[in-house]
Amino acid sequence: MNSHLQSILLSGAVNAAPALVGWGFYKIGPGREVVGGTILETEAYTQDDAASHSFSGRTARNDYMFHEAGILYVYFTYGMHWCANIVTGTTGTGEAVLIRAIRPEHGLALMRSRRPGKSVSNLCSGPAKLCQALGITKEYNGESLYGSRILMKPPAGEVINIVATPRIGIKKDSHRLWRFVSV
DNA sequence: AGCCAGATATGCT
DNA sequence: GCATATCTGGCTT
Repeated sequence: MNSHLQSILLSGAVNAAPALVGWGFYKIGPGREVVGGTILETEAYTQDDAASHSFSGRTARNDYMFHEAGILYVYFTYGMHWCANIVTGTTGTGEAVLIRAIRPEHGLALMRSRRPGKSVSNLCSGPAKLCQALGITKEYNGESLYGSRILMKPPAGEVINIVATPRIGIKKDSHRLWRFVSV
């Protein structure tokens, strides 16, 4: 448990999404191998947001969105892609932050082997790409950020510039500037 | 820059 | 039963 991280997550998805840019996000594999890097892009989703999976209430698919802050909500979409969110806010509020991009820094060889033929700049530059590179699938749905399989590292202190833009790939509530990108 | 196929779990009718 | 999805990669223009 990391109380600094947890206080960010408890502040809600809209606050946590920009605050998470610059954090390190790593997966620790069964052989202790570490893959991941620095979060570059996030999006916020709340329950009163028509673009959110939690908008229409709790279902089997989005169940973990309604659990406690500090776990992953991993979902499958378009028949082949996994995407990972960090659950935020007070338990039961159905909020989460989608991790959209990271800078590949650790375990480059392993990530490239999972995404054959892709350049480093194309390894983790999308929510489904980074899940493929890190090997995140359904098994990580509900996974704690404070356990032995995920590691979150605070920003090292460098200045981080963030811009807010409309979210990608959604149709409803697209006016909200809830995508946060490191520039 | 734009169009489209891919492949399936999920949720609604 | 059926339309859709917090997307990506490859092909066309």
